[in-house]
Amino acid sequence: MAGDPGGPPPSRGASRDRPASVSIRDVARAAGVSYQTVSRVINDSPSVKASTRQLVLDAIAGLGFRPNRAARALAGGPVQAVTVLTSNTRLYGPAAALEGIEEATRAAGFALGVRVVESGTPADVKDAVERAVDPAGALIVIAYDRAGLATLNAVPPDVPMAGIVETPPDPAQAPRTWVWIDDRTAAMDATNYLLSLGHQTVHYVSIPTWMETSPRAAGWRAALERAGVRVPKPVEGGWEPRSGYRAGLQLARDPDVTAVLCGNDELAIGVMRAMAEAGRAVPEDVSIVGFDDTPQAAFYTPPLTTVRQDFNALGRLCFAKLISLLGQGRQDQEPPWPQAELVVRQSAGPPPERRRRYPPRRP
Amino acid sequence: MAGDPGGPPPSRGASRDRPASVSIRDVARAAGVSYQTVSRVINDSPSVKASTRQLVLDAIAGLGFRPNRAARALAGGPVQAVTVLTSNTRLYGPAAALEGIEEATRAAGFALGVRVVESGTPADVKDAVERAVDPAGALIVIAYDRAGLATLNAVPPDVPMAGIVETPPDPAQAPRTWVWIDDRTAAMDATNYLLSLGHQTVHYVSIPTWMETSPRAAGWRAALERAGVRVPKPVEGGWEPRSGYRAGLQLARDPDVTAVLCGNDELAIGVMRAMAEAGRAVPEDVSIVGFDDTPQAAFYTPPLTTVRQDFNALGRLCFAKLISLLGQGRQDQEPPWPQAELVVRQSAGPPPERRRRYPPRRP
DNA sequence: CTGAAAGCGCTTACAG
DNA sequence: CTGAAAGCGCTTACAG
Repeated sequence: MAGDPGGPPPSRGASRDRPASVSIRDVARAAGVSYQTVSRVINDSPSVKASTRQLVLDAIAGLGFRPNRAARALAGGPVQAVTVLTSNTRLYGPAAALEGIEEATRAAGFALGVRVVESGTPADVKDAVERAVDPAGALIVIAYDRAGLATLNAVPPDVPMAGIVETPPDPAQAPRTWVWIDDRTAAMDATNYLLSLGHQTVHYVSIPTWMETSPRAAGWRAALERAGVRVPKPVEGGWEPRSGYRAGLQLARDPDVTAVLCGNDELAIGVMRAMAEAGRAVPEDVSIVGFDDTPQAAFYTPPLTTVRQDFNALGRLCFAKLISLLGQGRQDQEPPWPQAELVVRQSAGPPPERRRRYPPRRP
Repeated sequence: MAGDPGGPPPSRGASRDRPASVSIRDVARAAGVSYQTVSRVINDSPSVKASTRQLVLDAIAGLGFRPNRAARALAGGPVQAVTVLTSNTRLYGPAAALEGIEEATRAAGFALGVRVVESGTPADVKDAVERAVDPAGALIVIAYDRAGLATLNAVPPDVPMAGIVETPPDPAQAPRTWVWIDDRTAAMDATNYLLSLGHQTVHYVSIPTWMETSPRAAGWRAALERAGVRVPKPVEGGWEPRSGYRAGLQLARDPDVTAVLCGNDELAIGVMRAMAEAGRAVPEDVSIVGFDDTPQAAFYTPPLTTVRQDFNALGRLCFAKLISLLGQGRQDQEPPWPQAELVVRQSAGPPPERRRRYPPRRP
């Protein structure tokens, strides 16, 4: 019995005619109840008799009913959609965070939207926020750069939102929900590690300069100061390998440079390439340490010593916090905060002058 | 005049009370027209007097009105949302395609949803499709693996959809809209390039084995056969560096291996690492060529010779095709198909026995 | 060119 | 525990 054998086929042309989907009224009819009862069942209302619920559930399964998201949203149902606002979806940090958010939203039955903020200009930010704000949805803003931060500040206070940030903004000015990875200690560890290898000091290639006050830069600086060692001027990097390459070319010209900490792994690979072209061997002549531990880092030649940051876990945490904010989850169900951690591999070793006394780590 | 000074503040608690947003009725009142006229203006109906339109536009700007997506969708407005179904968001291919789709949807004013298909099992595929299919939205499926392909086949025929595929399925069986990059010729070029360097044959590390019939594998095989050269058994790789590393370890054991074509750049970096550990220099002892040209590829040491594929452009093209399918765009406005192209860098050179006659490309 | 009507599929109070 | 009512913000015919 596949319906009326006459009549036109259920055409779905180029435009407005939508396939007639099954509604709660259809389910109600099939189950012999009112459609309000169907609504209660699909919303897990406790006030439905078990036998009635089963009747409805059977009808839902039999008819292949799926609630219409638009209708639920319009009628004022609970928030079940999140839009991620980010200036980039492909760099490791935002991409991994997005992946974690996707996993968490999927598990929670939330829809996931994505919108890229083209730039930090007021017009772009305003446009992105206006388009992403939906009375039926919540927001996650990934704010690792200027555009992201501007976006964060442009979200109206009444919109439920959680932010993924490099370092928490002044809580007094904006009582919002944030998550971040505190990599200050790990940056100190990385710097101390290089110092312990015998380097006179450690140079730093930064992610975009306005972030010089980031925990990782702060940790680097603190470690040098604590060691009573010269603090070189940070070299301006960026996010991509090309920026690292340029910075590396500059650093390679200075024979005093024997150890470089990079703001991320993309930068590190660019620096390594520049060193190779300058005839400076890694780690024999100069040691390189990265930040993030991308999936490729362990397979660089030499394998990259770096600071692991679990952005996927950070994304999942962020969504959990948003759920709590929405009143749909409990704080004690939130996953633990991810910790940054130094991963020692082979791109760092003793400086050249100490190699005479200590044999290199690998032949 | 900021509204009623008494009354409770516009609280937005944890649950259902939404901020009272401005509706077309508010706009209508402000403009002194009926709300249907407002609807016509926001839908670019030609049958509105210019002066009336301006009145409405002014009111919209003044009130900061934004149409409610859920309501538009529910009332049967045009499709203005796309959901991308993919088994992965972080590998280079899907991530770059997603980036291109995002750019295109943003330009077109479409909302973008993302849903990951956990696996190719019928249950996962069914769940993903059911959740993503929305009467008010269209679908893009990224089908570079089993899970993606299974998803493609599970989408009901009446749902508007376009697919990003490795190679087009039999058009007779499914008259759908597909886009792909034909990399067969580029794979032949890459193989011929290695052969021209003097290698006896070229080994191949595959992306997951069921894709052995992919254009890139076919191009590799065809080039070898055309050259009348031995066709070695492909080594099973995967998508990630680790798989390439394993394959590389195996290949490194065979002294006859002097040239390796890899199914993607992630694989290539793994192979290069394995060669380094085995004491086989690249490109002096063994030449490596990748596929994709990821942003890092140019900065590997040595810089990777690879086949460039513009997945971002492919994503934009896919959305353009979807728009045409929806009757909202014209075919002659679609961007050109991206072409795969061999990018020669430094990871490939003559085989060892020829180095005596030809000097290496770099000292 | 513009207005009044009906309805999209749901949810939340409100009654029983 | 379950049903009848009202309405979310829009759009599409249908009238003028």
